[in-house]
Amino acid sequence: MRLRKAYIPTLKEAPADAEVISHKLLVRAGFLRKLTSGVYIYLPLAWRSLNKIANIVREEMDRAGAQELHMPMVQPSDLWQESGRWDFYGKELLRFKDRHDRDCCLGPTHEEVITDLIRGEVRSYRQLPLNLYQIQTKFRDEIRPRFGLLRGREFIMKDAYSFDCDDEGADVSYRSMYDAYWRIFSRLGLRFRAVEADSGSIGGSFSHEFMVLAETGEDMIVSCTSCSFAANVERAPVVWRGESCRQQCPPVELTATPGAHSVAQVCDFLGVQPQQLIKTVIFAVDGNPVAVLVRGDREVNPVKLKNLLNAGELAIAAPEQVREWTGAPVGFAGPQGLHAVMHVYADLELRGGTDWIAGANRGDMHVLHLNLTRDATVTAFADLRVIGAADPCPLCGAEIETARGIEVGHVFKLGTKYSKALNAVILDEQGRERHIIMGCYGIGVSRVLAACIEQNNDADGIIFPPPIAPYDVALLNLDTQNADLCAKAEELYAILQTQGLDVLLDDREERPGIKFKDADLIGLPVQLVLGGRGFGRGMIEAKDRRSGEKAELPLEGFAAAFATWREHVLQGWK
RNA sequence: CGGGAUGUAGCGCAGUCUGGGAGCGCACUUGAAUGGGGUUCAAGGGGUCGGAGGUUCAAAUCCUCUCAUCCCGACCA
Repeated sequence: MRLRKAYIPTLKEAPADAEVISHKLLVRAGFLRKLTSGVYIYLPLAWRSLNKIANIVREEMDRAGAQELHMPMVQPSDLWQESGRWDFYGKELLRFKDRHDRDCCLGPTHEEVITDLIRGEVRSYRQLPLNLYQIQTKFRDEIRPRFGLLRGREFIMKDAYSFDCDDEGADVSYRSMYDAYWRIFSRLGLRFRAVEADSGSIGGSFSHEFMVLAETGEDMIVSCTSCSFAANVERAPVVWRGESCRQQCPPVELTATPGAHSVAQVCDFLGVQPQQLIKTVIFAVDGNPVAVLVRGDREVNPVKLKNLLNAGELAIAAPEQVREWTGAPVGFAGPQGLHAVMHVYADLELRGGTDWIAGANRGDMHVLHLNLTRDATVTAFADLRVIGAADPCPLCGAEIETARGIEVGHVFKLGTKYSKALNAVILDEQGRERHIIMGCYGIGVSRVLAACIEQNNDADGIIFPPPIAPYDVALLNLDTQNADLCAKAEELYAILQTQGLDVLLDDREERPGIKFKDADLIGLPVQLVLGGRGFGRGMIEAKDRRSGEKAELPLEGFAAAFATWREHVLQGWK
């Protein structure tokens, strides 16, 4: 592509609404323009990169035995009613009516459609296993879209669905996708981790997330410094080391704590440490009150609570609800007497202590010397808190470390959730009817592009990993007034293309500085600089965008010299 | 949905408090010089000041409504 003809609108300044680096650079480098909140136009450069990503995904999915198809984006409500998700999915599902007043939605995911397809066609175990996938635009009406392509409302996703007749087969399918994902993200040149994850609203029994490591990631992940354990903090179990409880504890005593409704305020007021407190958090679980107790310096993990209670909707109770249920304003709830109005769940860790300080269920009052077993009734003890950096690895007990990640892939073992809801059955070898065992597997293709840039950039712009760069080589003709130089540029342009490379030739009548800046901003892995200086000596400059390393290559025998140099650059990425 | 803010040329912004010429930088067009890291000079083109209504002799500016966008929060008591 000749830059003179290309639509690559680069900008000196980033738009004011861009916050994260990938968003700023994608806009500045001429990849992306916003249409409306969370909805973007992919310009030619972005589209080339996205296609390269998609093709790598395709190759590995095909290699894993999956078959590509393409499903509709507009879906009827009936299927969603049938699966139960029409009511359950929430406002992220964009709903509308067609001219006949029929309820429709834009597909945020395709379990319903694919299951409907399969139940109508597949009758025998002989037709399984099957794995079908598509690469398609999805729409999720996110509560707050932000960070450009990292959390858009409209985005490109690869979604795959596997169908097996038994659990063993489903496990094989799952493993095969897990391995394919590993290959995909490795080939894309990303630094990533695969972690155990919660299965969320998609449902199902087991899942892994593939996380690109980046400071701007919205997810926290933990991993063991010694063994293979790695998980999203949402899911990471906390082991209770079972320290014995101190038996001595004076009688409960009321104490005034005016205005102290946070752990920090209570600690300041009483001159105590957060570890001596019990934090009582009131949740509304499907409309009913539930209390969760954790140590004052810990955080409740709502995902664990949701799973423990097998709950649908779960939220922190509103202030009015807290007042109604506990009789006290927010900040003064405590375990005493709560069991009369709600279930009380306590984190395992609270078993290991006594003589607690807790809310008194009265405004501006706390209690001292609380002994949970003596002074309150706990429905159950369970692992309910968020893992912390000081906690040991739940598998081997070694030290753990935390990191931020961007979720770019997710594999789920769904089990029979959708095949039961939509009655997708087959006949097994014995002629018995069985529900199909399903799995689903997603990759955020457009998010991969942004995540990759979050991970690979510097002050000058993007640094593209070679596999997903929109072009392989930037060829800069520094002086378009010089006919000899232009002829040489064209010659090199042709040579590179015969080597199978995608080349972006800067043939604009611009000053060299502009060409250098734009080349760095767009971030193609290799730059070739053809200018008067080197040309006079029969040389051309090559620059590795990642390392900044430069070399002079001879124009005589250029093809071979360049191939060697480029190989050297590619090695740097390994 | 709660809180905060912003909408003025393609992009970044000033002007709004205190009403009276619609401006600056970049980008764009033309010309000249320059020619290896966003060069310089000159001359230009481009805006219903987000929209509607109101107050006023007069509104980007004041008032009301509305639309849009962004930030923070919407789990930690």
